[in-house]
Amino acid sequence: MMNYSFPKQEKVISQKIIEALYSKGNYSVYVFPFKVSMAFVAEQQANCQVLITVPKRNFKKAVDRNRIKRQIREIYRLNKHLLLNNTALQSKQIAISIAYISKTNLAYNQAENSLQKVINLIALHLEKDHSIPVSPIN
RNA sequence: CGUGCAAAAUGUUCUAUCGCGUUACACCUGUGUAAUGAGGAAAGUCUGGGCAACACAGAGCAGCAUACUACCUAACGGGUAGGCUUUUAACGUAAAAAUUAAUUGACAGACAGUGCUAAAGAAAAUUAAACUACCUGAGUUUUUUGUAUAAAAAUUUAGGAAAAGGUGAAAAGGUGGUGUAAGAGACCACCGGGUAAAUGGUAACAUUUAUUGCAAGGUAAACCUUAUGCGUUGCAAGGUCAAAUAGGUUGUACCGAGUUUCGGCUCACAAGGCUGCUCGUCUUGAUGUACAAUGGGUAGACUGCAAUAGACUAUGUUAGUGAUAGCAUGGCAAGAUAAAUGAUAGAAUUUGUUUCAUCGAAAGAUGAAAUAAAACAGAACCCGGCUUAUAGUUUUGCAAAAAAA
RNA sequence: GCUGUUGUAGCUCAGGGGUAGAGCACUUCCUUGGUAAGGAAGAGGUCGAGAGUUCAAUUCUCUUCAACAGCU
Repeated sequence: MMNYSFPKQEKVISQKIIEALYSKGNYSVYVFPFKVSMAFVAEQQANCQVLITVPKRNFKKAVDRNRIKRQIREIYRLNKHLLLNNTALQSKQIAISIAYISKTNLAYNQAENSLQKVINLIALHLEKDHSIPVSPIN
C-alpha cells in the first residue's frame, strides 16, 4: 500500500536548514521548470523534508503563487514513493528545495514528468554517495 | 430590440479518488472517527477606534490634520438630510430669468499682512496708463479764394477723455439711453454687487424693503489668518519558558555642602528618562567598597489569538424624511505561521463562436451537435469606514444612431 | 504584518509653477598618412499612469502602478 500523505513533519520549517540549502555548494539539479537542490541534515523527525518556493518576482499575485505551490505539492505527494522506497535513504536525512523557475502558469502533466526525472536523479546521487564511506556533512 | 457609459445587487453547482489545517472524542500515542475550514473587496494601508507598551500622559512653541449648516455614530478625514454652487437636459422666452430632473464641489477667510502673476501688450494692481484712433487750444507749412479772415490737409506742441481698435487667462460692473467738444455711473432704466433692517428657518441661507453709483483682479491644492482636534510607537506591541557559546548580571547600603528632634528637609553638581525644542517634572548618585541574590539573554517554543462573545449579525416591528436608534425572536460561523482551506477526473448550469434543421419578407427566434470560457482576487491581532479591481446575470438612469409601426 | 524612499534623454543625475538641461554615449563635419584625444554642429523626452487646483503643472494635491530600503 502506497503512502500518499504529506504531513507537516515532511516540510522544511527551520530557517537554519533553509540557509544551509541555499548557501553551501550542495548537489543541485536543473530540469525545466524546476531548480532542485539538496542538503544533508541531522536530528529531524522525517527522513526527507521538502521546501517548495515560487518567486514573488515572477508571480505578483498571491493567488497564482498559492495555486502553483499547491499543484507542486500534489505532484510531489503522489510521486514521493519513488524516493522514499529507495534503500539508500534509510540511513540518512536530507532536505530538498523545489523552486519554480518558469514565468508562465504550470502545466500539470509536463511538470509531473520533470519532477519524476528529478527524483530519479536525486536517488541516483544518493546511491553513489552511499558507496563513499565519509559523508560530506559533519 | 440591441449597443455603450454610470450606479446598485449577485458573485456557478454536484459526484468520485487522493490529501491539508483546527477542534472534540477514542485508544494500540500516532493513528482512527466526527464536525468544521477564505471575501465583497480578505487587496491598497488612506483613515477612526479597541487592545498593548512607554511616566495611569503635564504646559508653551513648533508640527500635522480638518474646514457651508444641522444631525447620526464608540469615533472618524465616514454617513444622512438640507443650503449654496458647477454642468447638462426638459419646459419656457424675442433673448433671458424662474421651474423640474440628473449631476459637480478639498464649499472658512484674498478691505490682517507678505509673496507670485511668464511671453504678449501703451499700461498688470490701490485711486494704472496713452500705441493707433477721437476731441479742444496754440504754432508752422501747403492748398482753395482777388487779399485778410475763414475752411481743409499735414506736422509740432499744451491739454481732455478712457468710448472704439489691438494684446492677454485677466484691462477696474454689464446692456440700452440721456448727456458732451469728445467722452465717462457724470446722470437714468433694467440686471448684477455692497450695506442695513424686517420676515421665514434650529442653522447654513432665502425673500422683501430701504440705501449705496459701486475704488483696490486672480492665486490660500503659495506663505498665512481664524476655529477645532491630535502624546509616541505598533501584535515584528507586550508577556512566559528557555539549548549552545561568551562571559558575568541584578538588587540594597555608604560615598558633596548646610541644618536637624537623626525620621528627614534645603541647596549645589553630574548622569539618565519623559515628543522635535524650551519649561517643568521624575529617577539615580561616578569610580569604588560591603552585603545579598542567581540569574539575564540569542536560535527556538508557547502566549497575546479566536471566543457563550459583542460598538456582532439575520428577520420582524416601532420612532425618524433619512443615516440611525429602541424592542422581540433566531444565529455563533476560519485561525494558518516558509504560512492550511487543495489536486485530478467526470457531470450539470450559464455565456460566446461555428455548423445543421425548423419558422420568418428581413432583422431574428427556437432546437440539436461540436468547441471554448466562467471575473476580480487569498484571511494573518480585532472591528467601523473610504479607495481601487471585478466575467456573466438582474435592476435603474443617461447617450447616440438605425430599422419597423 | 508594519514603516518609509524613489520614478526626468540609451546610462548617471540636475531642475521645486512660465513649455527641460548637464556629463558620458550616439550622428555629421574639421583636425591626422590613419586611429584615439581635441574642436564645431546636430539628433534624441507622453518628465511612470490617471484625475484635480491654476490663465498655465515635470513642479502643488489626490488616486494608482512599478522599483527599492528598513523593522524579527
